[in-house]
Amino acid sequence: MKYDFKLIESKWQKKWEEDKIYKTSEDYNKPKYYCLEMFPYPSGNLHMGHVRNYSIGDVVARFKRMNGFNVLYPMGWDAFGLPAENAAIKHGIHPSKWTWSNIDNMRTQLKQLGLSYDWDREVATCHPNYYKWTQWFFLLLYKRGLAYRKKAFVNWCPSCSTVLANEQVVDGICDRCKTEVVKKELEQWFFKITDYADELLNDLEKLPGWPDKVKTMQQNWIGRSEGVEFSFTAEKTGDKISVFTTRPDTVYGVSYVVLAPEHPLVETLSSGTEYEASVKEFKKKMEKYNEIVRTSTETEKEGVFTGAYAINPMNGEKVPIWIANYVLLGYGTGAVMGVPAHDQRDFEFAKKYNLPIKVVISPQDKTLHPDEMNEAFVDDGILVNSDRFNGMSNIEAIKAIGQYMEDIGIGKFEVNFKLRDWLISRQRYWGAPIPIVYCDKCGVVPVPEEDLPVLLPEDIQFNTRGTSPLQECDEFLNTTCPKCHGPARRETDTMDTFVCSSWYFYRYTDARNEEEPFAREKVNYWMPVDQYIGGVEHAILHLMYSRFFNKVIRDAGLVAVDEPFENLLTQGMVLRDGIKMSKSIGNTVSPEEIIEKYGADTARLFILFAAPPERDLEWSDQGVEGCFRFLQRVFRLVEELSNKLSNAGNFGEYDKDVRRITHKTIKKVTEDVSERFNFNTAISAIMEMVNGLNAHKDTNISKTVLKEALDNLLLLLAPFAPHITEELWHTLGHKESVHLMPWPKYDANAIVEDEIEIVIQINGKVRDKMKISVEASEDEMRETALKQEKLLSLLEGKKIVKVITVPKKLVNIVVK
RNA sequence: GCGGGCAUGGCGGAACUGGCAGACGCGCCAGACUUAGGAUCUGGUGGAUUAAUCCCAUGGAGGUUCAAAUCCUCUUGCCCGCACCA
Repeated sequence: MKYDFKLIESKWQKKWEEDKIYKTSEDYNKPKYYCLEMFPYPSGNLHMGHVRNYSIGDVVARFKRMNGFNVLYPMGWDAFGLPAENAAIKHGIHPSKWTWSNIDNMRTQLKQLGLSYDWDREVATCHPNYYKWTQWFFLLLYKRGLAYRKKAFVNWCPSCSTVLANEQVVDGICDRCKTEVVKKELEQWFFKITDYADELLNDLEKLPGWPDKVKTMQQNWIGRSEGVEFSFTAEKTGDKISVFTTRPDTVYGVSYVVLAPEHPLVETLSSGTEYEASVKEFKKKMEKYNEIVRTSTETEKEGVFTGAYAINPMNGEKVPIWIANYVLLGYGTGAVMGVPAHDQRDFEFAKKYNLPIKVVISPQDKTLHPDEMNEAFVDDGILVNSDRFNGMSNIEAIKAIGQYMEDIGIGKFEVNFKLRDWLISRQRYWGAPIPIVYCDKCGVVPVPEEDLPVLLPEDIQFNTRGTSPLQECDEFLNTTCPKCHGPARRETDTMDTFVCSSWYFYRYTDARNEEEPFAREKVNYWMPVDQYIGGVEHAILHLMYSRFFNKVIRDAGLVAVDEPFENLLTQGMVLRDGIKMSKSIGNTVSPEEIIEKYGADTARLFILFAAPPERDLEWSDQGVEGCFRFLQRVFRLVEELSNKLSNAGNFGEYDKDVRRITHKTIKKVTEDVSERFNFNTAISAIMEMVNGLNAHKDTNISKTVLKEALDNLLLLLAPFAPHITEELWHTLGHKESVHLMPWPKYDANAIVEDEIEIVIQINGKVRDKMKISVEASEDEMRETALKQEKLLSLLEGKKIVKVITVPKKLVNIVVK
């Protein structure tokens, strides 16, 4: 019989679905295992990146299942987002219709891959039964003081006349129309993620199962730095200019103060001075540059004098106040003290504008002269020109000066974070509406829980101006105030889709609950996610938002765990010709065509075999062929040998060899899958087994040994190629599904060899080999080695200095 | 600039704690079966050499060691992340 993958795959997919063999329920007597993949955006079609992600997860899920775990392995849809709206504007299809038909299409494709999801737990973030709870979580954060409204500068695309999400701005350019994005000040909703900055940072230590790379990225993003905040006083106006510094030890070396061009004091300070006009001009110039350009290290430092002066509270010195491009309003206080002698940025700035350079930290071995310096001195040293702190090491002085400032009440130790609060408002239609009502009498009023969900109206008009259709939808907009029942307006902004994806993994644990987002005993049974698998592109955004969410709802008593994802695997990209597969480049291979031509088992096998999961994978059409050939070989081998089974006797000459092959493979595959997730080497071990069995095809093997070999071959291959193994499993006469079988255990005795080959080296170079009993002592090894004829001639005339023996490995004879 | 990763045949990749470098697959070469082969099977395949040979081989240069792809120092190239963070 031919390997008819189409017939086999559709047959078993149907059967598995009918029998619901992947349905999961809480079983408190079994150890649980939660295997999760980052759910996809329903763009309409699966790509190879998806196939890779889900093939990896499916192997893990199946392997754990066979190893006796109660496995939760669900799938869903990150279904809100701008592409649906773009489709509506472009093609006149309603976002809802577009999204749901994409979901249907992709679900079919996923099912064709033979993935072992429990589809009864499927979620879609755009479903009212889901986003009802997204809104409920918004209210939870609101009640806990973690959701608030403030004015903020956001990304605005003038061409689309709409606000864009950060993730839609790539290098300062609108991803949609390639127009440069500008900043626009709008009143927005934020989540106070900064409240958890310290815990988000510290708890990274609780994640040994995460790649260091991802943890480092989060660490950098959170950007914690310790320092001192204190104020300069503006000489004329008396305004306090607050600055943050990590180097209070250099405070006596301040020769100017710099404000961000947008700093609120800039106007007051410069007004009435002869510099007023140039300050205005500079501010205008800065507005033109987006933040990416302005904050690039390559951009030259630029600034102007404001005309005002400030007093250094430590020494009463009067220093000029400047504004400059390199100071950002969003970080720290938006103002910095300039210490050119000991900060490279300040040094460059001071050189350019001829500002004084004052040395206050001296290296141990020499004296610094400002005129001779080519760069700032940023190493450790001893304080000079620093009043009472002279002679102190700068390390000590950081603490001492900070403490002194606190003592005399002019400053205090502060911790600054790069992390900013999470802006969640989106001026878009296709998202979860923010459940807030604005009442002229009562102000900002949250929608009561019992009124959730705030439904997205279906009957809406899209326009090409890019504004949200919710703003023009009267029946949505106009409502009554939940408090005073007077007329009120609804918030028309929807939530960032990252809000929806920050809690979906809890919902899987109790996906159809209508009373609450999830039942506590269920979420606490399944959480945390034991293995999370996805692309590294979410290293910060999704993975940090979800960690934040987890901590908030833990504090609210809804979940027990501190961290949602115990282990994280970031899979590599799928490349072709060395570059990422992408539609715009046109180097894609569609999963559909591969499944059509070779079947899902081949597609999965290739993608798992071609590279270890974390590494990038180079696509190879010939490699796919190779995997297809391998499966055909397996098919033929099992068919042939299963015919032979009935005639096989009770004793076979080659039983021992075949058993060794079988059990060695069980050991290798088990270790590679469970300990290292090295599916490529696990598959190669199975290939070796097939090669081994092929070589023994016509030899004399007993019935039991042959049966054992074939059964185990299929059990080991089952997580990788679920359809063909199921088919052949039944060919061998089994009645139950191979996927419900326990994972095989190896027999250590079967692996042991009586004699092994030992390498004999002279001065570390291989000169001969010998067969010797595994149990041979080191003495025996040495003696046997020295008796080898070939060795004797090579050793002639040489003096043996010493002999090194490594049991079961080698003998190394060191000669002179 | 800072941080991280990678570098092994013609290609994808093995070699887990230092112990036979190149498992497995692709490709290539030869043969078998075939009307045919881009099917299948068998054998071969890092380089040099006719060959035995043990000569050269894990980006490069040193070092440690009986022994290094693996450990240390320096260096080159590529990839990723962060980037005037005060």
